[in-house]
Amino acid sequence: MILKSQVEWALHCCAILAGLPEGRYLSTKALAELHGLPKEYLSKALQSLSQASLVETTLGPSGGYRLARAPLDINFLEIVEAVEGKARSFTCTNIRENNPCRPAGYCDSKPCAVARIMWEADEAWRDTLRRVRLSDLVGTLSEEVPADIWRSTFEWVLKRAG
Amino acid sequence: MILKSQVEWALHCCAILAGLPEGRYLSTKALAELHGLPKEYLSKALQSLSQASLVETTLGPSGGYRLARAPLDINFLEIVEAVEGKARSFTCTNIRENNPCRPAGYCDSKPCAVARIMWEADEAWRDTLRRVRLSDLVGTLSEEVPADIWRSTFEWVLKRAG
DNA sequence: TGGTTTTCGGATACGATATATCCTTAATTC
DNA sequence: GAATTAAGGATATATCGTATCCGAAAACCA
Repeated sequence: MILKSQVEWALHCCAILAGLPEGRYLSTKALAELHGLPKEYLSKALQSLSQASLVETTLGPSGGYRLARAPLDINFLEIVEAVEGKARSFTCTNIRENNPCRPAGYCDSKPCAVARIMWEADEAWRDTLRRVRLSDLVGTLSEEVPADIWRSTFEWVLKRAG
Repeated sequence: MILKSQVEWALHCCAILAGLPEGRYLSTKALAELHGLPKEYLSKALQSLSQASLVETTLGPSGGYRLARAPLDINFLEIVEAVEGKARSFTCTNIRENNPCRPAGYCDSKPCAVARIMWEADEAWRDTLRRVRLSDLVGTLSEEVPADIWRSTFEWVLKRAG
């Protein structure tokens, strides 16, 4: 059970976009260069964010991506689900149905007890991610990343932001 | 991020083994038949449980599997990790290192803030599974499964248990 | 107007991993 | 000695993640 690498990419890209001044856009090219990622493939992750309405885009030179909402109003789960999908990690294939002792056509009222427990764990995972805002990440990064690197990074970004 | 179907199989198999009388074993063949699963492949899942010391085995006719510990002393996480592995669902590939603004050879003291949050969610998932005992599952099943099916299933099982 | 840059979506290829089967070996039972 | 079982290796197939390429449409600029 491994998350796509695009999840990591999307989270880091959103953290960068969160530091972008109002009204400006950052291109896939810049984001790929900044993180050392394949531009074409990173593009797919950004498209997922766009389809989830987490980011807005504009075309042409000086085009690119910006957040659609304030970092305070975006949580981790939204970003993760945008690229990873909303499907639960555990899928119940109802193998109880194959029990030769069950009358044919017997239908359970409740979902399988095993599935309910696995889904509960899944929900705990989602809850944790839902509770973390993008602004929390930015806050942590701005504290932990050395000030000079933090500053020069955003100078680098602004030089490329349309 | 999808769990292997073997996780579902292992959990259901453990629930059956939990109902086995002291000192008796149930074969892969019986477990596969009971759940409508491919015997050869289910065998791999059971081998994983065996390697994790969750079940004990014996060879020959009347051989098979039985729980190595009481259902009260086995939790969901142990079973899930036995077949799925203990690796975290999020792996940090340190794409921050590729930031062209970072001095070469710069080494972070802490793991990436993004990774820490994702790992926290992972831990919440594991915590939930750790808190559920196999005996809890058996308790729920014995309440929810219609009494006649429950009984005939274990008659079926005992007829095949060595 | 025309050329450049951008996002977007489709098509395609490659690799890793989950799924599944087969076979051999060794241990156990009868 | 014959039958049955778990264990583990080898192999095949399918699915999915990873990655690249291309064309279309939109936006910017000279």
